Amino acid sequence: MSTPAAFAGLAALMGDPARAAMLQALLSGEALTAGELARAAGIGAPAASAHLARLAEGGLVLVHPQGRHRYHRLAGEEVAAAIEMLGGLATAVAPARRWPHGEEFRQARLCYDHLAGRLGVALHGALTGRGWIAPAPGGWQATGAGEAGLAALGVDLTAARRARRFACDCMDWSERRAHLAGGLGREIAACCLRRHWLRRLPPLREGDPLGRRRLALTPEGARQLDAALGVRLAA
Amino acid sequence: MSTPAAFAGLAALMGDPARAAMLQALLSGEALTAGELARAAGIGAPAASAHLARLAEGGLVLVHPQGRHRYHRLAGEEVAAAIEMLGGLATAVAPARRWPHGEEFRQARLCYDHLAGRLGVALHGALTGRGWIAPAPGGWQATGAGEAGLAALGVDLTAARRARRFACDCMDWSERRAHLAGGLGREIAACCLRRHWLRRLPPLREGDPLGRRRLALTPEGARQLDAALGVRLAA
DNA sequence: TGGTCGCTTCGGTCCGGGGCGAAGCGTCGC
DNA sequence: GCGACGCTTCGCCCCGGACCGAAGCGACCA
Repeated sequence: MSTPAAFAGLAALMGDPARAAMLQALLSGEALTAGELARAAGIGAPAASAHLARLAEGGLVLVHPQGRHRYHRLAGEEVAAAIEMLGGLATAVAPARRWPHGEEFRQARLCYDHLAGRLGVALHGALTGRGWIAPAPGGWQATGAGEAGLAALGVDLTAARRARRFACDCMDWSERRAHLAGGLGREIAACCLRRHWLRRLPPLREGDPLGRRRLALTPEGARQLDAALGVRLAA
Repeated sequence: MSTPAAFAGLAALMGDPARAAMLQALLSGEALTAGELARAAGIGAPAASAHLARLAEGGLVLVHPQGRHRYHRLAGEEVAAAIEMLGGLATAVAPARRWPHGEEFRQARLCYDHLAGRLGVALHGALTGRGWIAPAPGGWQATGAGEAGLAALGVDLTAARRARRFACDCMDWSERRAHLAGGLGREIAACCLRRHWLRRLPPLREGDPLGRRRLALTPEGARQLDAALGVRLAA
């Protein structure tokens, strides 16, 4: 099929260390400039420009020129899901001794536009366990209880439904379990940030490709999520 | 983390056309000899040997020496799932005009040890829709009705439970939806083949990397799956 | 309207690694 | 036990592509 060649081309696109670092940095969901991505990848501007052109031509990133900056972001949720899953396989297959980013990174982080880490999989488990979401063709749908409960939390279900997929699974890289993606995943993350239940942490090091994804649960957030959903993360 | 480097290494491993063709061929779930894989990749024996050594060292394939042959198979279900998902992204991102393997390939095929294609996603939908399986931490569990129904079909649930994961989702490459993997997915596929509800089709061309995955539903299989689960594929 | 800045293009270098032929080695079959 | 076979190792060539410095181009600022 077109696939052996297309597959190899896509994998090769991800298979360069510099491009991989760029994609990892873009998993924060932000749109980053070519310069920021060059710093994240640890290469010069000309090399970064060439890499970004290839990523864009390959359909993995979208370019957004704005003044003298060129902003880049991942082309979509499926791209993010594939990167996250490949990262999971990499840690599964390689020794993967320690996590330079500490436990915080496994605890809570962004995966494109939704929540990942222990918090992400705990939320997924709580939503399914309490029957707030139920299996539907191609993903999940909200039940009656779920609509009420999510609305009470402040999740914008109307916005969530506007997404191409309302709710679907995304393989969690560190936990090797599914967390929730799709419009609902995005709106839950947005709600948690808007209500200051989660806050973004600054990168540990300047130019760290993964630093932009770091999140921390606030005391208020821990309280609210426990009360509403029984989500309780081990300290 | 270890990830930018490990991630890139893993992706680069998949990013060579010859290695990609080998991995695709191994998605049939069979263990293939180095020579068969060389033919599937369209390269000579020395090159194939080097590629397979790298795939094995990277943890993607396991080697099984047997006499003067060396059999290779995918290292596990997660490897298969990642390959399948990356293939899906490749078709999503590239034009992906026509399917040289025809509609049969989208209809039913093997994905490692379980069923994929329209049949695979239809089975997934039927099992969830009828409440035979229900969400559980890390995947799915069988309900009471599911245990009875599956046993009546002839699915070996005891064997299914011996797997590391009983049932989990695997992104379907052509349908862009989840189908069922894990021990249950494997046993369902085995049951369908054992009872001649499905039969393996010969490769269209000699040395076709994807040919080994082709399946066809028999009339008896269509009847049985419709009666038991309401699974009916459009002709 | 210069000057600075962000990014791209061009030119050139260099290295990794993918390919093959030939040879070596262990296994199977007559 | 000898040849055939499957696979690996070795030696070699060669090409793609990753990188940088320098230059070019457009956008913002004073």
